[in-house]
Amino acid sequence: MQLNIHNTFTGKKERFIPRDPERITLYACGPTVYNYVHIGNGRPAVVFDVLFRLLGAMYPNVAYARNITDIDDKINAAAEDAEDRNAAIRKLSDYYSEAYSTDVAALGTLVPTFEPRATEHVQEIIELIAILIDRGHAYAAEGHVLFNVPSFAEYGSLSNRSLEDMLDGARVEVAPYKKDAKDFVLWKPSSNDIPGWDSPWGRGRPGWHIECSAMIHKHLGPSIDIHGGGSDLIFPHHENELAQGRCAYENESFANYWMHNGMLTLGNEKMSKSLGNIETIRDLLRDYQGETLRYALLTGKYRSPLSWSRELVDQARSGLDRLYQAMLDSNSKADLTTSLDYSKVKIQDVPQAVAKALADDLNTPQALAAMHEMASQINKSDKPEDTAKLRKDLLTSAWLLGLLTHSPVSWFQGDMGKVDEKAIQNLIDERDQARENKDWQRADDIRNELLELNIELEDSRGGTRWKRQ
RNA sequence: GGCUGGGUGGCAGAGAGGAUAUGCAGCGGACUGCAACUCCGUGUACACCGGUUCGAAUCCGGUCUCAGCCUCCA
Repeated sequence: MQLNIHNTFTGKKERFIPRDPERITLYACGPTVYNYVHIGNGRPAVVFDVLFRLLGAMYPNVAYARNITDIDDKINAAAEDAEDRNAAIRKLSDYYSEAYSTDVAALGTLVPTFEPRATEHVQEIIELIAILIDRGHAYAAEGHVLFNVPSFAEYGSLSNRSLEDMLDGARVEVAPYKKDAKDFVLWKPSSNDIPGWDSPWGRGRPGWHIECSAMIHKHLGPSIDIHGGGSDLIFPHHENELAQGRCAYENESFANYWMHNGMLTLGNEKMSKSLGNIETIRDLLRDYQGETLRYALLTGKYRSPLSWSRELVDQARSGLDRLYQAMLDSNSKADLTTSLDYSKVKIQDVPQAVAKALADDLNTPQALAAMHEMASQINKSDKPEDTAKLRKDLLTSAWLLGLLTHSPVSWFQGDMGKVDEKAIQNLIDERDQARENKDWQRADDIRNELLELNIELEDSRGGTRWKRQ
């Protein structure tokens, strides 16, 4: 199976050739933690999780790092009024960092190999800055350390912009200590009430981009296979990371493939914290299962913008229900197998249609289409051996997408909120009795009564089943 | 203004020179006591205008238009 991925660096879809097939290295940018994350933040988590799963099925060893940026002026600002500001900042970033992991886990993402945090890598950051200064790519000035952009001739190659272009309408702050307007901060001084670390340049904290370069180097190496993140990070974040990495470690490519997911839009506008048009994962989880949200995120190709709406999620729910329904209807042996039981699946054991779709730059909509095809076949199949094969195909496919992680019964009956299963079963029994007596009135009354409680009945061959609506 | 990437049926969304994408919703039918589930059938879809071609939604040119980045953002 040949994996092809779209590389932002070249602007082309390219054949993926690992640096070392024995150890694939993948890094994805996580959030800055000062708030609950919104579903837009969930997209890269899910997209690169699918990639992690796919690579895991193709190669023996995949090292995947997804960072948390917990040093940032926005975090500091969020704790502005606290009495002990330092403590408040720490508490805040710990809390939201934990919330992020929880929310993103609800979307069915596997735990990455590494989840590095900036605060735990300040030493590495300082070392990296020192190297950059040594090599003449950075300089200290007034308690700051700045990366000197003109010192790196290839600056702009990732985001495909020239230094001249950037000057037009440039909105960068031109501080007096900058040698060049485009120079960006690697280190800046901290007052005592906000987090700071001792360094050769005084007590301070790292700038925004340097933490990623340092954490990549520490956990994955001077060069990695794939670096991912949202398309809004291409410039300046990734451009700067690239510059830092390349300048610090000569003859290293830093990242061979850059992948960027498109933005979620809400009402024809990018979902973003600053615009305020967001839906937090936490809020959505009140109304939907995490897996439904995940399915919704996967209905579009990761590179394209995806217009988010409750309608989209409702459609996702219906589509996912269909897959579970096929699993439910075809389950004659009370089989409790879910996709989780196929976590060790190899790519050659995944149905071709799905493997090919995913290997083609993560074409998840096409993979989902192939899965629906399997569901249709399951529904039509009357040979037990065919059904068993198709069920397995569907579940192995689902593993790569991170779907069908529940048993069909628990999916439909759910554990969201309390229901009295016993009472439901009693009513079903009573209705069955009524039906036997051809007391259709009573039978329908019971069905309607349950419907009031959002319980839907299905009279299948194997008896009456109930589902939450 | 510069750089990206788009405009596909009621909705979401693949595909990419000649096939039915797929799902949701709708309609008709089968199944059912009636439903639900499932199955079968069903839609003059490819922004606009030119061009290339035997043939274009798919290639080329132009027009209009939308989004993203150029500032913190996934």
